[in-house]
Amino acid sequence: MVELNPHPLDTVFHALGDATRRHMLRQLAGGERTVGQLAEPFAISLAAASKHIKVLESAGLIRREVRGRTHLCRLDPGPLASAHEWLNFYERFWANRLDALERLLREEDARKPPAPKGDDQ
Amino acid sequence: MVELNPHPLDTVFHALGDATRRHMLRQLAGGERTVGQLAEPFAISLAAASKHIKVLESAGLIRREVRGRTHLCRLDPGPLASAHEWLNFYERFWANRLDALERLLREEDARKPPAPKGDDQ
DNA sequence: CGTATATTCAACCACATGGTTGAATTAAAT
DNA sequence: ATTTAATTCAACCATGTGGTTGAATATACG
Repeated sequence: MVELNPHPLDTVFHALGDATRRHMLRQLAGGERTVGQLAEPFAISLAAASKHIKVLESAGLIRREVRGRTHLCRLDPGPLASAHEWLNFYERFWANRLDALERLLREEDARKPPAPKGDDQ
Repeated sequence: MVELNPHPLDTVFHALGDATRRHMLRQLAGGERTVGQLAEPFAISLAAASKHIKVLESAGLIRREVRGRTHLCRLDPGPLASAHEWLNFYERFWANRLDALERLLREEDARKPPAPKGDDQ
């Protein structure tokens, strides 16, 4: 689709929909990184990494400071907060589910001592 | 990229990266909806809507119950919880920022009545 | 039965995406 | 002034995406 005025969340979620870019964000959670440093863990060309970084940048997820011949990137958490906020709306759904499980377990617990390890996802 | 074994978050975030699909999820937050009902608000063909729904479905975000000739869709919040969880890791960044702002404001407040507008971001 | 309804399927199209390579740009180092 | 290093640019390619249309597939209705 030729989306003239894409919703910010479009670009943010799209940027997050790629493992390479999510990994880069994790790196940036540890502090500033150069393009080369961000590219280093991946078996892709620098040009490809540069494109990923541009995607993150135009989603507003990172800022770039050109410092001499290297580009310093740092995380901008704002859009992540927006995405988190958006998802927050649905919290009641999984919260409900967990509440129900919790209630169930509490009942079980009051009845008989050891409950088997429950797991989901 | 030909991604053989894509990370679940890839498909989830990708599914969320489209306003039409996010809108459909919001509809489903109100309860079960048929394919036709989900498609109705949009100026796209039923086939296109059907594809969107399939994207949501294969991201695990919705379940489908074929009931006669209509397909009933309902929200599955699990993957949303995963995405939320993933974003949660970064919470400290925007939380820190807010904490810092808050601290700053409190200090300013205690010192002199009207503070000049500080801005960042 | 025949017809209307709900949905998918298949083929197609324009454009986006993620990758490549090689050349260009810019700045630091010798 | 040359060379080396960090990064982008441009062109290209294969595949994915979101849309269309028209036919196919079920299922309900009279």
